[in-house]
Amino acid sequence: MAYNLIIVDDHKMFLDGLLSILQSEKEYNILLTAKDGKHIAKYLQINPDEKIDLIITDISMPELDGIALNKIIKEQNKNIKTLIVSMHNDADKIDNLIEHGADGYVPKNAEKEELLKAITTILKGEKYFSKEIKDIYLENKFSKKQQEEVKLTQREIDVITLIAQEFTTQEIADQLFLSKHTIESYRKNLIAKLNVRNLAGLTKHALKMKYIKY
Amino acid sequence: MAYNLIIVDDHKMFLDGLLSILQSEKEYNILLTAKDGKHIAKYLQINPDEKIDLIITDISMPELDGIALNKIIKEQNKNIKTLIVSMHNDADKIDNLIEHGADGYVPKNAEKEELLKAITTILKGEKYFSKEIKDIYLENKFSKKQQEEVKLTQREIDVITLIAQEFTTQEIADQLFLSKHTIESYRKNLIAKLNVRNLAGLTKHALKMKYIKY
DNA sequence: ATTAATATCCCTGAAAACAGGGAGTAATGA
DNA sequence: TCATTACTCCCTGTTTTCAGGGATATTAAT
Repeated sequence: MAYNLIIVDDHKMFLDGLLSILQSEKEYNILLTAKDGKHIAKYLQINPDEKIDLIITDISMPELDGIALNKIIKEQNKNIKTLIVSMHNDADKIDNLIEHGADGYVPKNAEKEELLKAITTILKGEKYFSKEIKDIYLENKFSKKQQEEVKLTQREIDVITLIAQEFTTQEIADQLFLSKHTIESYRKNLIAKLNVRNLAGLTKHALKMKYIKY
Repeated sequence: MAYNLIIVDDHKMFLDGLLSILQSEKEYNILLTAKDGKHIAKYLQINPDEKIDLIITDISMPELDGIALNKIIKEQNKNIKTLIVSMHNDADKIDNLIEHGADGYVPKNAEKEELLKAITTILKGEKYFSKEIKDIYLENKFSKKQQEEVKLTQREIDVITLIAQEFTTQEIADQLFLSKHTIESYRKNLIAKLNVRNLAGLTKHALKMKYIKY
C-alpha cells in the first residue's frame, strides 16, 4: 500500500523539484500540494479521517507558516508525520518545531538521497534530522545554558530601552516621572546584571533582546 | 535551433524543479548544471567559444556566489544572458547585479509561467525583472537619496568599532597607538556625522553597518 | 510570618563623555 | 598645482556616566 503524502511550499519551482523526485517513487502517493499552510489546516479539519502519512512543509510561507502548520497538524492528529524542508535554519524555529513534535528537518540544499532517506526513516516511525540541523540545535541549547539568561524586570526594560534610544539619565527620569537617582540606580544595576561595561553594552543588549530597532 | 542553457544552484531540489520545468520545453537544451559558480566560471574559461545563450543562477551559493558569477560572465562574454533566480531579494545585491548587466531577476517563489516568460523575454534580447524586484530596486534608490548616506573613513570605522565594543577612549587610544585627544576628536566627529547623541547611537550604527556583532 | 525581590530615592567622588573651539601635516584627487 | 579630505593632536569647561556605598516601602513568595 502506498503512503499518502502532502507537500506544502509556496515556491512553485521548489515544489516541482520535490514532485519530480517523489513521483518517480511508486510507493508515494501525492495526495495534494499547497502554497501555504492555511489550505492544509482547513483540509485537515474537513477531512479528519483521511489517511495521511506525511506532510512535507516549508517554513516561510504566507498566511500560515510551517511552524504554525506543524503545531496544528500535531494537535489534530499525532499520527500524521511532518517533515520540514527549509532554507534558513534558524535555531529558535528548529527549537519550536522539535518541541511541537516535528518528525524531521532537512535543509533545502540537501541531496535527493538525503530527502528520500528522511522520508523513509520518518515513515518507519523514527525521527530524521540532518546533521546541520542537529548541530544548530545543540549549539543553541549549549550556548543558552552558558549565558544563564538574565531576566530583567519591566522597569529595567523600560530604562534600558530608553537608554538605547539615546536619552540621558535626566531625560529618562522626566519621561518616567522618576528621580534621576532612580534611573542611575537602574543603569548601575543593569550594567552589573548584564555584565557589560557601559552604554554601548546596554545598547547592544537592548538590540539583541529586540527592545528597540536600529 | 534550441537555446543552450546552464543552470547554477546549490539547492538540489530546486534545481530539479527548474529542470523539470525546462526539460518539458523542447527549445531549451540544458548544457549543464552546477552547484556553485566556481565550476561555471572555470568552464567558461576553458570553453570560451561554446555557444551559451543563458545562464540561470541562484545568488547564495558556496565558494562563488551568483553576484560574483554574474560579474565574471558579463566580463567574459556579454552575449551570454544571465537570469537570477533567488530567494532573498536584498536591495544591495539587486543593485550590484543590475550594475553588472544582469538580464533578469525572478524571485524563487515565482510561478512557472513567470519564469518561462522571463526566459523568453531575455532570449529575445530584452530585460526581465519581476515586479517585486523592480519595487525593491526603486524603493532603495529613493531612500538612499533621502538619507544621503554618510561615508566613514577607515580610521573612523576603527574607532566606532572599538567604541561599540565597550572600550573607553583611553583604551582605544592605547590600542591604536594614538593620543586620547585624537580618539575624542573622532568620537565627536562621528557623533556629528552620524547625527546621533551619544555612545548608544554610535553603537547602534556600528551594529547596523555590521562592524560588530552583538 | 519572614524572606526575597522589586521599586523607589539619596550621596560622594572619580572617570569618561560631550560640546565647541583650534591647528598642523600628509595624502589625494580634480 | 591647488583644494579638499583624512589624520593627528591639543585646550577648556560642562555634563553624564560609572563605582561604591546606603535607605525605605511595597509586593510576592516560601
